[in-house]
Amino acid sequence: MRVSSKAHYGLRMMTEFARAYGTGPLSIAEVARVEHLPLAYLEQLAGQLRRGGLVESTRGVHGGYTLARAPELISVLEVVHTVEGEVSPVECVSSDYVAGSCGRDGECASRGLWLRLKESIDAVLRQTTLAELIHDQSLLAAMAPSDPHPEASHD
Amino acid sequence: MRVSSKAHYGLRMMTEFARAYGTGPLSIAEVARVEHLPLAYLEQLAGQLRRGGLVESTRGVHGGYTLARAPELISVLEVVHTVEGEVSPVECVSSDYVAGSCGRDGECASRGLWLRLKESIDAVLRQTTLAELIHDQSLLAAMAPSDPHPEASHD
DNA sequence: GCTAATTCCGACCGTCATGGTCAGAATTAT
DNA sequence: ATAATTCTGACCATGACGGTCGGAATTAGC
Repeated sequence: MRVSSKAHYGLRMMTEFARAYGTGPLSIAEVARVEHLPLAYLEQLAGQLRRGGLVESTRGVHGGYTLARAPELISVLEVVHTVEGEVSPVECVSSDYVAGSCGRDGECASRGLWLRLKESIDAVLRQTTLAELIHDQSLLAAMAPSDPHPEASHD
Repeated sequence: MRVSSKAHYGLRMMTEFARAYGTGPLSIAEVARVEHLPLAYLEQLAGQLRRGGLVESTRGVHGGYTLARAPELISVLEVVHTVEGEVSPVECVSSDYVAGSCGRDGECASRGLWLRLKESIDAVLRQTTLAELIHDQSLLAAMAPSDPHPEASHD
């Protein structure tokens, strides 16, 4: 139940592109530098993002990548989707699930749970845009971290 | 972003234990039979569940496992936790995260997002108990599948 | 006490996704 | 021409995952 580094990296890269939005293309060399991520790997991810229609590329000397849309119009869900594929806790709740292939259809006690979980995850990712991400960052400094984990009380 | 089969299997096994709650111990051989899961693998999981305090075991001929608490008092979150460890989309939001080890502290744009995500996931899993799981199953038959996600006509 | 049914335990293993590298081709500004 | 880039495909090492195996310990029933 974790987000792959791939998705994480992809999001970080997109965040950089979002910051540079408006000011010409940003090269992945630059992204690699400021985010401390392996350049060769970012190249791969950038390819996926481009093919997914989230960024546009400019080749050659002053080339790089640009968001295909304004940061307000790109959700984290889209980013995760394009680099990691659909978010789905178990196969039977993914959209390409072939009905009946589970064999436990109908007698499955937990499918409802997984559907709820998927919906919940998608909701969080869908309602967060790149714009909010780079904006929240400014807020972070202002906000004092008060109640990070009220956990460890129930289980 | 998926639940491991391990967690899935663990939950299915716990569901069986929940069904058998009240009527003596249930052997994993039985669980393996009705859930069509590999017995040897279930043994491992059962061990984890026992060490995690979720079930109690009886050895010997009419042995097996029993829930340590009533099904209403065991959340899915607990089950997932004990077999899969903490649910955490990225390391920096897990409870054993050492502050500062990320190096991007303070300048990280997405930590807030991951915290929200983790909270959201935990909430769904925490508020679902084994009792609800086996109860919902009875509802499934009664309820006509009308609106719940017109995905693939589902199962 | 023997036997069969079980839990228990540790070791082992093949496969697969992941995270990452590399070499080189194509493109373009200077 | 050269240097900075994107682009592409191949390659690779590691680890987690899902699973097996052999055998020891325990206990009910005969």
